[in-house]
Amino acid sequence: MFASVIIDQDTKALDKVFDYRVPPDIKIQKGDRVLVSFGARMMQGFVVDLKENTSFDEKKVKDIVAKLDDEPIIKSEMLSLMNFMCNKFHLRLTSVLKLFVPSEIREGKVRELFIRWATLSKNFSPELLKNAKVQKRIVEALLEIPKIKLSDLKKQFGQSAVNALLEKGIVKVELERCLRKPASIQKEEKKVVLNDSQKNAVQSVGGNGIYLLHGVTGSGKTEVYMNLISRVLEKGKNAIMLVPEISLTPQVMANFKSRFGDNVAVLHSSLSAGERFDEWKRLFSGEASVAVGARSAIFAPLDKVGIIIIDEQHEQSYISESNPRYDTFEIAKFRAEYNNCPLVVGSATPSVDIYEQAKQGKVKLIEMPKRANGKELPKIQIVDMMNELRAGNSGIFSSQLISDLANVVNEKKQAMIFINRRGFSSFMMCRECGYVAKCQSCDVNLVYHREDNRLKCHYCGKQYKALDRCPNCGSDKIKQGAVGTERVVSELKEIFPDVKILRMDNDTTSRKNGHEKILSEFRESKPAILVGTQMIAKGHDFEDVVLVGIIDADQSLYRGDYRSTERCFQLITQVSGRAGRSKSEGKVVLQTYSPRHYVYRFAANYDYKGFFKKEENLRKTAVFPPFSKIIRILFAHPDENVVRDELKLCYNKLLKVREKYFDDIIYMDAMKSPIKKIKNSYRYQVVIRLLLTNSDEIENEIFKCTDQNLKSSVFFEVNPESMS
DNA sequence: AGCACGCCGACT
DNA sequence: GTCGGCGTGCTC
Repeated sequence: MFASVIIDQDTKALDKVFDYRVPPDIKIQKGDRVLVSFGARMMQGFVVDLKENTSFDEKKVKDIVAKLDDEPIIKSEMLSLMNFMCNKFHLRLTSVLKLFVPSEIREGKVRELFIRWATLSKNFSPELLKNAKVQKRIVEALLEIPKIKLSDLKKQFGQSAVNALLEKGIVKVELERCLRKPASIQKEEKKVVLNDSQKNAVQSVGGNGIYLLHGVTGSGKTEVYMNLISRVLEKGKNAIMLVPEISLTPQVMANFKSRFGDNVAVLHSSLSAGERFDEWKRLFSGEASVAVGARSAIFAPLDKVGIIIIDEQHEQSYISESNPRYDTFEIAKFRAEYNNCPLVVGSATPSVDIYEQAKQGKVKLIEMPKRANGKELPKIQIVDMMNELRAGNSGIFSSQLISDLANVVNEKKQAMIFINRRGFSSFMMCRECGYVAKCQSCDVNLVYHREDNRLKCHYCGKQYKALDRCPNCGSDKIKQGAVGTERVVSELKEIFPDVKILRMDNDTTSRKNGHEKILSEFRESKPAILVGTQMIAKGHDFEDVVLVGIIDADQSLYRGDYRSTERCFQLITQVSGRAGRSKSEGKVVLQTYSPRHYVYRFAANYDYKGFFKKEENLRKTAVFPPFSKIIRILFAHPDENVVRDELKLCYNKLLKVREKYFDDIIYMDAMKSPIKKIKNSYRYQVVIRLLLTNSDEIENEIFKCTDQNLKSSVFFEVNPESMS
């Protein structure tokens, strides 16, 4: 018997299986973690296949040295999923492996934690302790409390006396397995009676298939999820629930903990190694049956999966942008099909892509159009910043926003100011007429690159010189770059010197529990204004927030990306959802330099369908996804000449593919990546846009052009979230 | 990733 | 003449 083993070392050169002989005295199953002799060293590997014959020279095949666990670490579903992922996302087996087996287990550094309890053994004779005063006191203590932690005993009475008792056999040690439980906020379980649309949603999910739960913010989707999961648990099956970033959504976690108790295991990036190890083990062994977590929780080692739920489906964080690049949704689809169970994705603002699939009937659509508490969604007022300029106000805040803020302060309520500052690149725009530079052949906005002071199109690579004068109206008031949270805070402090103003962004939350500190301070202060980036847009319920200000909404709109309008719509809807969560009516002030852009019209009316229709049309006309496929191949290497040469090599091969599929490939070009150097590696890329006909076949041919011995690291992406 | 093999420069 | 530089290639 031979075993195909992958070596646990993530390198291009080791991305293949190595055959080993299975010695007769070791029982090996697929998925086992094994020790093998590899070259001159001992290595850890994983058995991915068992077979009678090997194609390798049998004289050179070595034996497996040892099996490292009692049972296979990688379950058979996961083995198939590994293969699926390698093909689908063009990844190495060795990189994918890391996702399935947490490093805590692969590296064996973390062990199960045991509490050592000291107890009295039954047949001890107290007269042995005549002269040992300390030992006597220990025995007395144990007579009173029969189980004391060994470490406490040693701390209290000293190590030598305790050890003496252990040696004499008077005191014994009992081991109890102890789990490191991730902390979460406590919450009482409140009984919630589902309203009609929630009931309808729960009932609509049945059998297998993909369901899109489109429900406005506050429509009570979490309750629906919990009911679906309960139903699955009753049948003795398990559930996976994904949320975008768990540290930003402590409420969801608290809800699940109070509803399902220890049945829930959490998996996310800010767990300690010990916590992650224990939570993973609990899922692996079946002690916990609900996995809740960020995208990596899709790899939860659960069998008998009865439902998979992805909350906030549109969130970018479901797409991994580094190391093994993958799309969580595709993996969820695979697992749902494998387990023959439903996959439910929910959002108030579904991605254009998934809504299109729903429209085509590939995904079943469930609508929840009303808020659960019956409250209206907050009114969104669009403020034309161009008018403000003409009226002589060139500041950050419109007069409308200032006066609304003043009202909030007077009424001792709270407000949130949302500012959309991200990325290195930004667009260029005329402050007089609102003109934004666009690419002539792609119909996307150009991105400003500071290093060479040029405007570039991220889709075709065409370059333009940076604007110093508006080509439309001749003004020299060209605006570029973003307003930072810091500046917003300092200006607010000048206007409202006595009001508590808090800032929340990457800089202020980097410390552990950084979010929680700021949020609880905000919760306690009234009146108060919270200024923040994307972070404040998520999940927190603040009853007294009656006003939300969106500064410079355009920032997300002109990012040189076909998805930027979609993101802008999502952002506005999500941020607006923060206002008026309870008693008071909420209001949103949305500041923009492009008030007539369709995205604001639809967003202000919460008209998702209208927005979708418009966007769908535009993408169809411009042939962008979901009506085409964009492939980006990124090459990176510390030596710029190496990347350039290797890119050239691949590009020449790609030219032949384009010739072959001339009608299907709309566009193809090679260029420097917008961020041309990261961590001392130079980055070049090829961007290809193709029609959907034969696209899988073409994708594979394209991949083959890059699948050769190259020094550069190559990343292959389909419809990338960002081009940087 | 490691480690060996291998082919060119400066040293006892 | 040899010691050692790290480029290339292999590990079942």
